[in-house]
Amino acid sequence: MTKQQMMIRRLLEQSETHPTAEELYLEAKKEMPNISMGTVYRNLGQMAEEGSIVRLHFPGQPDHYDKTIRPHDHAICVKCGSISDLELSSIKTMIEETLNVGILSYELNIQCVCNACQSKAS
Amino acid sequence: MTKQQMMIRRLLEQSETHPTAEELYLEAKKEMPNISMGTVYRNLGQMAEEGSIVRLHFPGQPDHYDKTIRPHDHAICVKCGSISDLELSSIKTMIEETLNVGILSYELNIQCVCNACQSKAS
DNA sequence: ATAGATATGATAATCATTCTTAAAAAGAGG
DNA sequence: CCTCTTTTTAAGAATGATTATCATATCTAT
Repeated sequence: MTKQQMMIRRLLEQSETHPTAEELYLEAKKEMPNISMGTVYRNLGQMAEEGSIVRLHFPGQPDHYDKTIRPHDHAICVKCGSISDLELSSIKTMIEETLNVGILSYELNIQCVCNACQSKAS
Repeated sequence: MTKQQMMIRRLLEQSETHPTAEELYLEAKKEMPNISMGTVYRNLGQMAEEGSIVRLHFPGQPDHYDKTIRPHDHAICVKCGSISDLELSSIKTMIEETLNVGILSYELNIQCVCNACQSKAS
């Protein structure tokens, strides 16, 4: 494992959010000023491929990356765009029972107004 | 409503699949040879905005468009890429009960092996 | 028919991402 | 430590999907 990959991995690990490739790139640049965007993309892609991180897709915006491997879902705030993790463990079973077929995986994204924005509004 | 938009709307309506902008463009070209890609994108975007059609996002491929407005979910076959509609009406309620908050909307995509590919394999 | 608004086709621009390539780094043996 | 081989990098060009621009064309209402 190269030091670039080690750093990218660590930066994602340390992040409290679900950063995009660009956000990680900017962080990475701080401690390794001539790392390139391509390296970040390549390593993120590789790690996602091998399953040690997760790539998240949200309509109309760049992909985000998630350090949490365990299957879980996401809620995105329509006001501020913040992404939070959700635990809806029974969904997969429920889907399989309803459809009566095995599913390989699924992606569930919920649009909502987060608590912070909720209280700001009132 | 322009004749271009009327046509695009009709082509989507007639389609049995969930076409991409490009697929609709190619269809559209057959009956209006100098319609432009931009017009297709612009009208699809507009219709999606106003809610008369739905824009679907699948990782790593162009957006697809759906004539069916009623909230529903999608299963995408990992073998052939075909997209089929799902009725999992109780999901929204279940999510809201689990999280104990109102959600605005959600997007659920399931990865599976479709029936056609299943039988082909065996 | 004419002025004003709107939409079009053509094309350039943008944005996220992947690909290419020459150079640098990392291993593996001796 | 030195060569050879393989891998990875940085830089930037290339790609693919989508959006923006803009000069013309087409509607709409007087």
